Amino acid sequence: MADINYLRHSERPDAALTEPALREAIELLFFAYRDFTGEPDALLARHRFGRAHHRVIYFVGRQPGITVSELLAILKITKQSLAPVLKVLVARGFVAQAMGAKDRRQRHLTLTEKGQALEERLYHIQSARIARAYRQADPAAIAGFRRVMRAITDDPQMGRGGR
Amino acid sequence: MADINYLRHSERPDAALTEPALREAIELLFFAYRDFTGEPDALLARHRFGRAHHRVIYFVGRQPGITVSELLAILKITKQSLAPVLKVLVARGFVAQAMGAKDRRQRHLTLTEKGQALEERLYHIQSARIARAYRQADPAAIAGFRRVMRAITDDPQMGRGGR
DNA sequence: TAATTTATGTCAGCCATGTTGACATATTGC
DNA sequence: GCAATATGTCAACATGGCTGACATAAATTA
Repeated sequence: MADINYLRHSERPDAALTEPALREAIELLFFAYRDFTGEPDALLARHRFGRAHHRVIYFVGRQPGITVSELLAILKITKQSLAPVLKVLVARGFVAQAMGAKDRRQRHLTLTEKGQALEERLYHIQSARIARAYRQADPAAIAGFRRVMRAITDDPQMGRGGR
Repeated sequence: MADINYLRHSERPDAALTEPALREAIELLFFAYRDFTGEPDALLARHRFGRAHHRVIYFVGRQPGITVSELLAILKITKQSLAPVLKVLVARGFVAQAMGAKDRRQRHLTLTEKGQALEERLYHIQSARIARAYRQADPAAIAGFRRVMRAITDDPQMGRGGR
């Protein structure tokens, strides 16, 4: 049963690659993500927004002027999924659309002041949780966290931010 | 704007608590979780199961004999949300229910052989991703990852496994 | 014993978030 | 002029959550 995961990096057994250790990591991802998204969800609900709106607000805030297709690529969802979310954000004045100067087919998205204000509140909630965790860890632990998280991710450059 | 996050742990400025560093962490969580769940989703879809079924299979597999209310507490969802998911898992022979010996109101859940087989395949997919990441990291980095992930989580003992 | 609490199940209605497929429109580039 | 591109839209559907209300059986408590 899943013995393949007991394969060694070098020749000696590696405690980090045992089934219990790997199951622990699987659970850490589940619980950390669940709790990480729980708090913002409450604020979003007060605006009748969901996690999908949060993601749009976040990435438009990070990359003002991002096009619709760039946003779709980051989120890895279909345009039909994005459409109603974006529509309500524009209709309610959180996101603004501007026609491209060079390519007039494109819609460049930016946050309005109202959108920025909400983004900041959401960022504040989530960054407080991260900051609390980082304060409990030394620099080496933080570096390890970053390294492992990047390695778990398919494309470690993550969207366009390219951090 | 979110200046509170610039608060220091000691007296000197801490590079880990700057806005760029905290935004990086937020994005690491988003992308790592997205990619982590992407692969199992494809296998689950072939059974017409979703992520909710995966979670039930996972935690029943981890704690055979778990009761319905214990499962609800781990997942933090309502019984009305769990009901249809559990129903189809039982109906299609992945999960078995047994009346409690001591308390006959309780339903103790276990995986059938079929359920175990699916759980193993799902575990294999996810553990392979973790193992790949862990192999790229030294023991200190892995320890740092675990420490930060626990600190991000509300209840670091995570469910009943109590790792 | 009687009353209450607990564990579970179920029904109804609602909402958010995703999907595929098909088609429309405007614009760009060859 | 034509094909490709960027975006938008409609329809139908599936999943996975939620609240509220109510039902049943079993355990616990008064």
